Amino acid sequence: MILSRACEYAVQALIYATSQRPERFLAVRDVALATRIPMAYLSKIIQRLVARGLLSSRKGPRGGVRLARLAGAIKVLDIVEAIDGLGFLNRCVIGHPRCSETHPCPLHDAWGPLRDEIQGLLARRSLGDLVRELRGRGLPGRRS
Amino acid sequence: MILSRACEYAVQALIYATSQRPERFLAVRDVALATRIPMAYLSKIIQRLVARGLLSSRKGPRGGVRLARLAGAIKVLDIVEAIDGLGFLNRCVIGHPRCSETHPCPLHDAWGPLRDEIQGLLARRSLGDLVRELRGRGLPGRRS
DNA sequence: GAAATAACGGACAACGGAGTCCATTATCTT
DNA sequence: AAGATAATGGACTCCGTTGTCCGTTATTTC
Repeated sequence: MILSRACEYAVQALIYATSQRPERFLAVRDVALATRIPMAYLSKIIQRLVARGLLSSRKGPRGGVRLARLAGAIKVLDIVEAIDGLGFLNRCVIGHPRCSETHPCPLHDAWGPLRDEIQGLLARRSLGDLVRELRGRGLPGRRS
Repeated sequence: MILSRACEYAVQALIYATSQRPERFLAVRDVALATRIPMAYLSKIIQRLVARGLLSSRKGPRGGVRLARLAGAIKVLDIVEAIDGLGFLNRCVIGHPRCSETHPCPLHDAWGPLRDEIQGLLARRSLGDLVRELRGRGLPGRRS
């Protein structure tokens, strides 16, 4: 598993938040119901997204959470960084403790470009892109 | 982390076994010392590699483990399959429960080729390749 | 101001991966 | 045959992730 389950949940929840009118505050409970993510756990994850500045929140009736920035300004990599951190992009594939550019493991050279592609993909795609992809499924002219 | 720690250990241990004279039986204890992997844990991992037919073992004095096939016939993907299974190659990146070709998640199309590249890399490289890479470092004519 | 609402935050339970310990079994050496 | 050696397999601990529960705090509505 490349991303933690919590991180997968975060992406799913943020996609849902983006797909609704981003102006409005959504109750965590509603996000949990819509995405079928365990509500109390999602609550923790969302707390973290709020702390990291991806979501803003409001307490009390008619409160909830909403995107803190425009959907186009939140990259998938931002979400991953907020939940999992970016360590998995630097870590040696076979866990060799001394793996580096000067002391590469036997998979290092072949893995490097792949790792860069993964990072690039996550860094390019924004929440806005993902929701547009969801809506425009099957239409010509998509980027990938 | 893309591979489990146990799987990383397995690759490291098998690389070491390949780098020694593959005819001889190596004591798990020696492999653990050379690779700095916790010995009792490595013992469990190696048991699994024996059960899966990647290593063969012999008990008693002068016993130990050695490659069950030629180093060129053991692909990195075989090791991953033996320890972690191949589930991570099928699993949706963002954990969407209904993600498939007909019901793709918004990252599905972009992720597919990347997943294939990862699988391809692991399926192409054998233990023999890795050890050759280790030995021939810096020489011209390497493949990657 | 009171009641309802919804995020916040801490404590805890459940689960699996990582790692240890030890008794057993098979094999080699003398 | 006896003792030493090394893998095998079971039970166990430790810890981070996943997930739950509940009281507190802030805010809105009436």
